[in-house]
Amino acid sequence: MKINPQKSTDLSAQIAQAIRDAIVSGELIVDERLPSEAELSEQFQVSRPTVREALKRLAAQSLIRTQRGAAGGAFVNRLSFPDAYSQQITTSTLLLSMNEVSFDTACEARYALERACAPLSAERRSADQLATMRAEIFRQAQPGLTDEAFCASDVSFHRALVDGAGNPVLSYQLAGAVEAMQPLMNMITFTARSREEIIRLHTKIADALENNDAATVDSALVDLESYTRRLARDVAERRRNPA
Amino acid sequence: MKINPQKSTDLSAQIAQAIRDAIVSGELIVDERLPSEAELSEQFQVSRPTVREALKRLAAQSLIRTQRGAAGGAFVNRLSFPDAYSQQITTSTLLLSMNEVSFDTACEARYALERACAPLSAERRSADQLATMRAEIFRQAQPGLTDEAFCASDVSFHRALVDGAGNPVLSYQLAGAVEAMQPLMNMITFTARSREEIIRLHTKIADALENNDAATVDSALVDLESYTRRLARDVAERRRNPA
DNA sequence: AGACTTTTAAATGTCAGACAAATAAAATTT
DNA sequence: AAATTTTATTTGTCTGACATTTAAAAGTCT
Repeated sequence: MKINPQKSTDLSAQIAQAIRDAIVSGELIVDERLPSEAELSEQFQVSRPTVREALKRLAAQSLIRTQRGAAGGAFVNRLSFPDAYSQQITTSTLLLSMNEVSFDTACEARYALERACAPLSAERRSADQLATMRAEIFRQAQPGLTDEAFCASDVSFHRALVDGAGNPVLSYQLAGAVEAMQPLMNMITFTARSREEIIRLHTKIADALENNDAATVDSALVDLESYTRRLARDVAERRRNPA
Repeated sequence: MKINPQKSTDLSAQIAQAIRDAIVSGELIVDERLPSEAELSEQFQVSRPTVREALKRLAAQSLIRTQRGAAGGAFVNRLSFPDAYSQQITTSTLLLSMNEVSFDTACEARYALERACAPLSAERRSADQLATMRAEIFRQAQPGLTDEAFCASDVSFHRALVDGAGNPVLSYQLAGAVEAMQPLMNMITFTARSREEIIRLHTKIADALENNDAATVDSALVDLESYTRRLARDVAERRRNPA
């Protein structure tokens, strides 16, 4: 881990990479304490501010946590699922917002992944998750709801569906796909009629999950995807040609 | 973006969050230049090292890039797909290695997601991607191959399958699921017979993709999943009870 | 006037040394 | 023995300086 030749890149980036490698390779294990900043600056032959910049880089990725005081220092952090979730969501959201990904492409990816969860969810969903989905459907039917709140509820509904699969790795992977769609969805104005149709499909999904009927869940998701894409197309059309 | 009250957390973390929010919300747009470090330290009323720590945090997430020199500074970075890929892979790998996720759980997630790509890939895969898969199958059949190299080739094969869907968002999401499995797979020792079976299924997948036969791809993936899980179970069994 | 070279200024990268604040362990007192 | 005080360690922050890179401005020559 100590090596650090005279490369052209930032020293802090090199040091961060060296420590990162040590963590990923298992040379440094969870909850192990790193040497103090003073010791690291000695080891790497750089100043303390440079070491600190390296440590902040690692902290930004939740790879370490720091603690002040006598027995303090930097410790290898156990990457928790919630941490991984939020990183995943931030990354996915930025990726979509900065790269001119078409609505269709994002939508296709999202529903393809979600359909992958459907059979597992139909088999394993808990009563609690089902109740969450029913509650979100109820909320979606409220008249005064803003489009943003409708979309947020939509996300919660689908999160519950995904979590129903009872596979945390799957939930983590899908967090990005589902949540990152929200900003794109927010750009769609939902008429009363379009909400009705979405709620109808959501209800169909919830009912099918209750009956452990994977095939019906799948077909409802297919319908929901094509309906969502149609809505987005109409909105785009109306913007180009506001007749 | 300027606000920054007297909270208890690190100043550099607060400043990083403020700038991050400005980027995510669109207040700062791609390629826009941030104020210089001196100006930022003025704005936030902190010292330059503190500002620098904040900027390094953002750089670690690929949210900004910095450039030295007269017209240099920190610029909002367009998060590229390759950047997002590698972050995704690092995060997923650490998540699996640090959280005692069972092989079955990870495997289930991976194949569920991969099966989601299969129909799209059967429809759209390019000749090039098919050729990549054939080449990897050929490599897997070489006698002298180490287990690590076999697994690496396995990853490349499945990456090509996923990329065949022609949906970059899907490829990005799957990158983590497929690559993060490799360290787990590396722990399995492949006998000649087990390699043969995997190669047989890979060939079946490639053939089916060539014929745009989604159903056969799906069934081969199901077989591959159950076979992989069986292998892992056997290895675990043999470790517990090395008869 | 135009092309080339030199200078300059602005910005990040790095360093050194200092003090503040938090915190656990050791030393002291009750 | 328990409570309190002291001490040492470590991160958090600041100040000020110098090095390095780089683009633009200024200057020079043909």
